[in-house]
Amino acid sequence: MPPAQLAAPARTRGCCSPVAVALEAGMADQLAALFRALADPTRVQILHMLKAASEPVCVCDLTAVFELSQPTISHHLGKLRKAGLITSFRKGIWTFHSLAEPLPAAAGAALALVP
Amino acid sequence: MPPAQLAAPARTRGCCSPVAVALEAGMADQLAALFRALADPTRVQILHMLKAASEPVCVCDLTAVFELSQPTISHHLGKLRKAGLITSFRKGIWTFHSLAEPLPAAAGAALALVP
DNA sequence: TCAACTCATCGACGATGGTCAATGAATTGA
DNA sequence: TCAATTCATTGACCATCGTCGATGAGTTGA
Repeated sequence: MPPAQLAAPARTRGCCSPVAVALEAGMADQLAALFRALADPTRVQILHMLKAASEPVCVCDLTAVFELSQPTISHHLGKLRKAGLITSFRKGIWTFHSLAEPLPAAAGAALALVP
Repeated sequence: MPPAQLAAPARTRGCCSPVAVALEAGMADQLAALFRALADPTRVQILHMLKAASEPVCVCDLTAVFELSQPTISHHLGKLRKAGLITSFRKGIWTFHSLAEPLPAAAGAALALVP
């Protein structure tokens, strides 16, 4: 029998009482994917810079800031684009990136956490 | 010279103009670590359940819900604990988990995204 | 003391992710 | 047409992650 004191839930027959209602699997996957897109310091930095920039930023601006190879920057931008956080357009030689607009609701809230 | 039309930034000498001010590295790492803790569907589900629960939840309750082995659940709980999102205490045989309180500011905001 | 139970840790395995050098596609100016 | 530039893609490498079975630590009731 469970010693039902402290903050421990009162249980009639020890463990386990049916407690949990799971999220729909799709919802959990979707949220996890959003968080995974943000789960890298370089991508956090990129988003911070895009938030601060008044104009779209080109890849060369980013490669100038980070001590990372150009393919790596491109890789991170691809992940952010795939997650729906940024949009890109080409202008001659250059590719410019900016925050997606409008942002999906959850994405917008998550992005609010990036200074 | 850069064709400065459309939404493309006006550049005087092509690319690249100094644009970006990077976050302090520590800040970006910290945020990325928080997001990484949330970047798994199982952990999102666990947090959802802890938010919904009025009482601390024991591990056996979680192993009953997920089709995952007990060590795997324990592994995920360890990650959430290490990220400062949950706290755990032992009561006899059982270990109970609940959301950390108070939550670090960023963690609280991130958790608000989980239904 | 001992058997039963809950949970954490360990070791291993396959999958995923971050990184780079090399290459290719697209655009531009000459 | 051609050389130069920007950026994406490819292939490879190593680290990290999610998962499991096996084991160990701690608690309880007999």
